Amino acid sequence: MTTLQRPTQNRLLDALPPGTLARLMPHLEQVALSPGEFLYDAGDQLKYVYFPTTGFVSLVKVMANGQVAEIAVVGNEGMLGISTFIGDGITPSRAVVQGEGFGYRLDQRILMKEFNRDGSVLRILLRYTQLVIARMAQAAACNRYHSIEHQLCRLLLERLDRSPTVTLKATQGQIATILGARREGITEAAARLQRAGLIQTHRGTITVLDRRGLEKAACECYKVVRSAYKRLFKDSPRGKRLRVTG
Amino acid sequence: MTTLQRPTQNRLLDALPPGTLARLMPHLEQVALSPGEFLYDAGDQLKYVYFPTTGFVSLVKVMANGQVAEIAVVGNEGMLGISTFIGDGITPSRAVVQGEGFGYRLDQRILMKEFNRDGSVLRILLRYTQLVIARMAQAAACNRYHSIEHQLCRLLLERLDRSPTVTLKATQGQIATILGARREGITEAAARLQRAGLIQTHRGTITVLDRRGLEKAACECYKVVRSAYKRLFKDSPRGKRLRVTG
DNA sequence: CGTTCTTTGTTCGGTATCGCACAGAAAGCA
DNA sequence: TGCTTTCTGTGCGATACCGAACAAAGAACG
Repeated sequence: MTTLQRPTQNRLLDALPPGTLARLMPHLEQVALSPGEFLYDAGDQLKYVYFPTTGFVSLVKVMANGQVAEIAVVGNEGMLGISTFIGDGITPSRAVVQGEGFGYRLDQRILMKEFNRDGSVLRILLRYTQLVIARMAQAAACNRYHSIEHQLCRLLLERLDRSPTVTLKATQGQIATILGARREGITEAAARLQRAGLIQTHRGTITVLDRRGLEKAACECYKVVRSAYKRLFKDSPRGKRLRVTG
Repeated sequence: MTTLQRPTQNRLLDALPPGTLARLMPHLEQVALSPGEFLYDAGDQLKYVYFPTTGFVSLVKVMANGQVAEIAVVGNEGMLGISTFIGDGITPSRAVVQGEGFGYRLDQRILMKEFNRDGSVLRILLRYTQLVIARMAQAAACNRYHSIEHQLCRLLLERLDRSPTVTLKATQGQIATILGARREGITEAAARLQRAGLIQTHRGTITVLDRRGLEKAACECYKVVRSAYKRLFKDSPRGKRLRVTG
């Protein structure tokens, strides 16, 4: 266990009231996040919740035949393990690390103590949950309407926002799996983006050259979700209590 | 305002502790749900939450160009207006009545008083929220992988579960809009299901003849979500407190 | 009753994506 | 170094779905 100085580098943790964060700190363990690692899988009873700092994690729905669909990406703006406080602690999805780095993990019992102690933690975590819901709703519509190329742009931007560098590590096959598409489809879409000068690809890495251009080439879903996240963190500077009632 | 006898015919209300329900009852107003009506639209500040009894309502995500994608269906097993307690009370989706009938509406301030009063209402409503999340995650994957015919079967079953009769009222065009597909695609899929003896269609009505057959023809998404709902109501008989911590 | 509108059925060409097969390039390893 | 594995690029036929156009049947309404 590592005792930490503020700030934690996780924006959700940093948004908690100072007293709460001080009580949680001794219990935050820094853990390495390695690409491909499952923080938890569908059906697991959660023991820990995770707050990424430099790494990021993909939340995916797993179908009966093993196919997956990404329903959210979580970086240092969020947490993993919502089911802990919103339900029975059994997660309906899989959390698979996408971006290498670090995060904090916290025993769910410690979190629940704070959750039940007063309303501030509850309000902040629920408010965050609303964002995850918004992201998932957007994913549903995006999967319905948008082309693979549009979705690839969105996916790259979402990862770029959560990555410390402009070079993302992922093979085209991995991206294809996440998007529920063919590997060849990703190859072709990536080639088009590269020809347009937006990205530079090379065996397992994608470097974003033109962020603005990518944003223009992406579907609306990226901006819609992004602005919702911005709103949350604008409305909730550190320690401010979030309004829940209307 | 109508004062009501128990049971309310809404399973979520009925799952509340007796004392809570008794306090809410004087504030529950019965309202008619007319197909096509918006209970609220994306961006609205919610004044009321709704508990359908005989009608049912579709929750849809609205894209910038007006296209919609269904992200959940809510009947007498659920409620509308989750944003009230989970976020800022501003809804990110549209609630449009699909099945004619009735429901209760409740001033959100009354609900929030109970929500903040003790943990039971909070726990039940959050547990329900977990289901909605599960439904949306499934919708995202379903939109990605499953054919229109599979999805049509799922859609019909979801509505059948929330309908008092086996005859559903919806034109093929309306269903196409909800599924984000072409009207012709629905016509063809419905014709195949009719030829297979599963349904009987006729100008704005679809009668389900063979529920078992429809279930076999539907994608897994129907059963996955359905069993999650069953679990919720099995685990939470009236008045029993839901466990939140692990 | 006839007119109009809605809903459904059908056709046809176009396109995005799929599934498969295979070749070449880059990296890993002995 | 040579062998093997992984990753990427490309081609090709099949398919599901789209978009538009149009006909016909059923309901609504004067």
